[in-house]
Amino acid sequence: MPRPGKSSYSDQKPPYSYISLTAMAIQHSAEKMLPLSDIYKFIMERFPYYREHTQRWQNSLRHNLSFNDCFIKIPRRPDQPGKGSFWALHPDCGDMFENGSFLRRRKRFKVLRADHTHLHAGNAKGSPGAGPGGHLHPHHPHPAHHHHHHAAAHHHHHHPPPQPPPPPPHVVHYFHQQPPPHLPSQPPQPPAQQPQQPAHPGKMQEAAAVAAAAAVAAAAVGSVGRLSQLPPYGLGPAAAASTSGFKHPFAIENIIGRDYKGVLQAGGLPLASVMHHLGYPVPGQLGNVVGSVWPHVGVVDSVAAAAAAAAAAGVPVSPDYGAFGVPVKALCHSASQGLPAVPVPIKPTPALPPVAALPPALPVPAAAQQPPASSALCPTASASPVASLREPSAVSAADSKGGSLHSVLVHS
DNA sequence: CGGTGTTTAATCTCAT
DNA sequence: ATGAGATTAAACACCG
Repeated sequence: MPRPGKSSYSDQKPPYSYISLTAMAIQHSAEKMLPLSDIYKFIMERFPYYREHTQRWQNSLRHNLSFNDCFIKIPRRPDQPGKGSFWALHPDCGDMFENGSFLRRRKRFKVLRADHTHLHAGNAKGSPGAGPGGHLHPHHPHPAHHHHHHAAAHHHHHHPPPQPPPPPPHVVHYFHQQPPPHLPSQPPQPPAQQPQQPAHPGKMQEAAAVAAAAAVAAAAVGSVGRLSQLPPYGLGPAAAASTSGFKHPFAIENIIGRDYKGVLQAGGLPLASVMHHLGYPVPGQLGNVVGSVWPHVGVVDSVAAAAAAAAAAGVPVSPDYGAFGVPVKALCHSASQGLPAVPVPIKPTPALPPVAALPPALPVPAAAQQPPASSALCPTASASPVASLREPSAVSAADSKGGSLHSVLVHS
C-alpha cells in the first residue's frame, strides 16, 4: 500500500536470478559473449532496480560468473583493448530454467571435473593453495559430493562417442574467421574476439573449451544474419541444428516466453509483479535500440494481461503457449543427441497441471520481499537462433571451472 | 589503484 | 525440517 506513486518498478527486484540475467545478456549479444562490463550494462539498461547498489549486485554477479560452470570465460585477443575476458554460456548448459522460475534453477549446471590429475595447477599463478583470506580450514566437508552416478561417462578426450552428433571439426575454424560484420545493429567493439589459439601446448584444454564456446558463438552469429523468426525446432537431427533451427534455451526469447508460461504454471507467482514487470523496460530507449531491446515488453502486457485475466477467471490457458512463438520445451534441451547435460528431469514438469488459479486481485504492492513473478515474452522473436553444436571431443576443460567439459547437473 | 576473477562462508529462500 | 540453489559480503590474486 504504500504509495504507488514512484514505486512503479524501479524499486522492485526483477524476478530473475543473476544467472538468468547474465544468460540473457550473453544470449542477447550478437557474439554470444560479453565482457563483464557489458553484462552490467545490459542489466542496468533494462532494470532500473539494478542502477543502484551496483557494488553489491555486481559483486554477486561476478561471483556467479566464476562460481557457475554454465559461464565460461573467453580470453580476449591481445590486440583487443579492454579489460577482462568475454563471458559466454557453456555450450552444454541446457535449459537451466525449465521449471519456469528464473529465480531458481532446478539443478546447478556443473561440469564434471575429469580425473585429469595434472593441469589443475589451475591458477598456478602464484599461491593457489594457500587460498584467499585466512580460512583456516584445511579440509572442509564441502558438499561437492562427487557422486557422478548417472553422469555420462563418456569422456575420452580422443574420440567422440558414436552417439553424439558430428562435431564439425571446423568449429575451431570459426575461431579464426571473423564474424560477419553485417548484423543489424551494433558491432560495438567486440566483433572479433577470437582468442586465437593455444600458443601453449599445455593450455590446450583451455583453448579447446574456449574454442568450443567461440564456435558456438560464431555459429550463432552466422545464424543471426539470416534470422528466422520461427525456426523449426525440430532439433532432432543435427541437420536442423546445423541449419539454424535451434534456439539456445537461454535466448532471451525463450527465457521470457517460458517465463510467462512458468508464471501461470507455477502458480506461485503473483500477477502483480508480473504486470509490473511488463513495464520494466525503459520506454524511451527501447525504440531505437533495434533488436537489442526486449521485444516482448511492449506487446507483452496485452498478452499477459489477457492471460492473467483468463487465469484469474479460471479459464485454463492453453497448455502450450505456442502462440507466443515460444514452443517452450520443444527447444529447451535437445534431449536427443546424447548430450551430457541436463539428464535428469528433476521435475515431472511435462504435464502441467491445471494452472493454479492465480490470485484474482493484483494489488501491485505485495511482493515486497520476494519479487517472484515476472513475465514477458517475445512476440517478435528476433534474436538469434543458436546453432546447437556439440563439441568435438577435443574440446574440453574450461580451466577455471571444472576440468573437462563434462557437463552434468550436479548431484542428481 | 581499480576492474576482474576466485573463493569461502553466512544467510535467505524455495522446493521437497 | 532439510537440502540445494541464490544472494551477499569480503578477502585476495592478477592484469592493465
